[in-house]
Amino acid sequence: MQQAIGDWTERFDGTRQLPRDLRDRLLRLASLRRFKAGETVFAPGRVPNSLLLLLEGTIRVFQTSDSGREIVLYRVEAGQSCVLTTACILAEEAYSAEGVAETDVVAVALPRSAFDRLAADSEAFRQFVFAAYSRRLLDLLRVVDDVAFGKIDVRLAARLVALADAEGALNATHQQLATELGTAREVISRQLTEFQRRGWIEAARGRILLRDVPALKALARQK
Amino acid sequence: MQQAIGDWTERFDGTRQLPRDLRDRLLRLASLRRFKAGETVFAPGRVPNSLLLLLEGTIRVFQTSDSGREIVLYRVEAGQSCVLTTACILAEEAYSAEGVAETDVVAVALPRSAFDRLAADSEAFRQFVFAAYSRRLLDLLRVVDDVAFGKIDVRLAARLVALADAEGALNATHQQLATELGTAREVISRQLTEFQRRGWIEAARGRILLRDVPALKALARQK
DNA sequence: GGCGGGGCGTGACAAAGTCACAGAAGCGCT
DNA sequence: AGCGCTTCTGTGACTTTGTCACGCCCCGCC
Repeated sequence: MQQAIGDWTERFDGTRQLPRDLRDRLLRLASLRRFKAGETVFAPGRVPNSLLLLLEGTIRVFQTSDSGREIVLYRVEAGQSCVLTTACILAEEAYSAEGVAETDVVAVALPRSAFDRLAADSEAFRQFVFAAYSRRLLDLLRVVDDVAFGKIDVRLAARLVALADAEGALNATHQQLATELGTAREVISRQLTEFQRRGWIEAARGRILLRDVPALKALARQK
Repeated sequence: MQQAIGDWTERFDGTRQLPRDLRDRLLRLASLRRFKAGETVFAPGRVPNSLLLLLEGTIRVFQTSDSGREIVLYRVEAGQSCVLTTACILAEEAYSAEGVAETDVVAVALPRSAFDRLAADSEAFRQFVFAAYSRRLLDLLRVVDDVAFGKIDVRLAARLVALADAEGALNATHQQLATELGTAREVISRQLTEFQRRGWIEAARGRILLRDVPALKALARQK
């Protein structure tokens, strides 16, 4: 982890196409930041005054309600930027979402001034930023749709498939899955019991094995 | 309605501060668009290739589920821009929300190329655009929060207060209110019956009178 | 006056969320 | 191994919300 990152401008659509001089400027202006898994990257009150560009790892962005329940809004993956924060930075408004590193994270922090300069100088960069915004907006629209109109068995099936690794396994407690979908643990427990009864999954403490991915996918496609 | 709009660049934070030459360029490049109340401004498949800046009226933006239920995401008011569309235009991605004119609407349409040029030339304009994004993101976060964690009596009370005019009256059917909150008509009917039993409102066909706004506001503040 | 359609009320039921509690599984410690 | 603690999971009873089916009422229109 200690090795140099090198020319990270190579890794983003929005920076790869920039002329050499802009890229060099970026390399000078941006600083490297690392977060350990579980660390909070941003939260209400803790405003990082810069745009984060993820090089490695993923950040889970979620919202917490007053009553303590949570819901995952989206994940920021390597090669993407964390625009939600940016939006609120640039608008100097309070936001209510929180981001934690889901794995160890390496990111580039681009200070606000540099961000603005780049936005002025490069159409490619503007494209990149707007595309990122667009993506998040669409993510949020999806969340609204799911929460407002989706059935939880369908949503849970989809999430299980999405979170599982190549072997069809995932480490997650019922509570964590409840947080993913913004529901209560008991609801997840009951659904998982039902899935297990049907032989679709095999549950262990904090771990779930998908036994019938096609069946889960079929359910997930519904509605 | 036929009179000239004049220098509309005066009306937006993002354009008011621009130098005279840029503003003149804007006035040349942008075109005036009008929509009648009820008309669809944008919808999946009908992508206006420009940024809309609202001069008069309001646009209701909502999402429709496959099953036909709807939910209002936010409203675009005069002086604001319709960035959700923009995001999707710029990213060239499909979006799933729809916008209809809630009143007669007068707007300025700024073509994509002009938008981009302006974004390059003016920091004030960039600020404006990002602030608009930020606002919508926050609106959507609010919707997610409400839908995922809010109780409908609270949400309905809040919406009644928000939609009522100065006299505490609003014209809306139960179905329309259901659409506001993304729920079913029967749910609204029952809640309204309860509100009426408590003497908080008075209901007529397609019309509701708020009799005890403080009580409604108190309920709305909860949670 | 009769007719038709949108708006509204209601009962019965299904799905989801809440509350309370109990048992099981891991984990550290001796 | 045994103990005690915490966390995770299962379950029953109940509330809230959403769904379905139906019937009535109001109002405009022929």
